[in-house]
Amino acid sequence: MTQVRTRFAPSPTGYLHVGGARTALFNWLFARHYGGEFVLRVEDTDAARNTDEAVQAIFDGLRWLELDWDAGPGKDDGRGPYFQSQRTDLYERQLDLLMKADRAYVDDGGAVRFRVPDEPVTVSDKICGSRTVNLKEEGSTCYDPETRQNVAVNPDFVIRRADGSFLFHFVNVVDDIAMAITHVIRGGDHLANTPKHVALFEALGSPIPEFAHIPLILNKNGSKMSKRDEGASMDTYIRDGFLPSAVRNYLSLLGWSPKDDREKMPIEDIIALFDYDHLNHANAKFDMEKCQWLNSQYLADLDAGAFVKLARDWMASTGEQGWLQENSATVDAALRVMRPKIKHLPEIRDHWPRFFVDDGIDLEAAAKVAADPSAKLQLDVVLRHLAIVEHWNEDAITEALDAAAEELGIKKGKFMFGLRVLATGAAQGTDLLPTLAVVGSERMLHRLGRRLAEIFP
RNA sequence: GUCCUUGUAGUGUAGUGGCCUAUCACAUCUGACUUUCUAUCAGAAAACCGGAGUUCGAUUCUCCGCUAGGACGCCA
Repeated sequence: MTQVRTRFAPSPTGYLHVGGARTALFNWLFARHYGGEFVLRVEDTDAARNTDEAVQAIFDGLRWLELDWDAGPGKDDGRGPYFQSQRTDLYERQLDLLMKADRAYVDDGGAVRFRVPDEPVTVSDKICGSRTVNLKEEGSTCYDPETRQNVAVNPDFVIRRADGSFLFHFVNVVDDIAMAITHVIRGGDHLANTPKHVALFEALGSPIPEFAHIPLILNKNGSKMSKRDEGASMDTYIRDGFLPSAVRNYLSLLGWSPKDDREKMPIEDIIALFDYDHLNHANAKFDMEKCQWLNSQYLADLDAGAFVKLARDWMASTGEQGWLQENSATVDAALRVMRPKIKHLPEIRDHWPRFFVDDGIDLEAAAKVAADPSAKLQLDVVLRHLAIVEHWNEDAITEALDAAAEELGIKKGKFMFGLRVLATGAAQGTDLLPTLAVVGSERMLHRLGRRLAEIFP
């Protein structure tokens, strides 16, 4: 087999979509599996829609996922440049060839059209199977959404606009040839374009690469993912402090399966197993909860110090000032207590006030505490015992609570919920004892008294 | 409208012409543990889209239907 070359060929018209990132990932995995090369090519032929920010988003997303390209922007292997906007000379030459062979012509509007062959074109797709169509016949009608009818059109499709700029189908194929792409793995939305591409490959006298059209990624409800949908844009993962390895792992499971029961897998194992026969045909629905769960699994692999550093980096990246006003050692200690509960870093926002905000109570939680007629008395006793703790740490607090329980003649569990609500203002949260310890004696005692008075005026 | 693709629990999936009263995981519910919990551990509930056909036998193969998605641009 000749050297495997795959490519990711995004157009920089917006943000990097998870579907695009997943396409990049699959191409990368395939190349790595076969010891081939992964090429990044930026398809910026539509000047009106392309932006520099979008180019940056593509680079950022791929780098963040650690999908390194062997050839592409910043890494020319002699087949570049890798921006299509810089390759017009090549397109001109190839177009000349087609014109000379009478495979293309200028139409009445001044655009150049490819003369589609009036004979069957066979596309063989590694996932969707093979299909033969006659482009001349099939392309001769077009659906008009307004009249909701098919209207006759010229089956010869435009490959160059009247203004001289080139179109996707043409440049895509020319570049795949010039860049020696052997395997085209792309979203299933391109499947219907493929006969056109095959015809172009043939017209340009090139061998046809292997095609594999992978299923699309949809929302959990089956609708198409648009920018505002949760998880649709790669920058949200970066911004929310996901671990790249976790997201990469999750994305690899969307439309592909190792065929055993593993889900959390090191990238080396995924590379080793990745191949066509493990790819699915059906569209995948995106499940953010599972993505977060996988993230939590990767988070759990971190030691406490690494977690704290990660959390702190994320907090700094938010630019929020509130994080900075608390004692640094206390924050670190609090983060360690939060760690087992955190699936993804933004949840720190939920836990933060339970450590660092002294007033306010969740109304429902307060009502629940107030509903127990004996709660006031119990909590009074608990607070009295806590007030005399000398060395404020988990063990000492435990002793004080034991003593309070003994004095009251009840089990600790009876008042723990109330204590939680007083201490954190919330009904659920982190382990209570470490939370009490982390906040510190003076501050915690003050807070407990204050909230107790609030619940039982 | 035409063409294409798809269909296993809510979600991602495994699997097979009879070992399928169908795998694993997330989510859900329950219990246990613990002082609490959104942690942990244990358990439960939950699916082969429908109809014909082929077959001794179909979730598995074929056809039809339906569902969902895609394509049909001087977008990519």
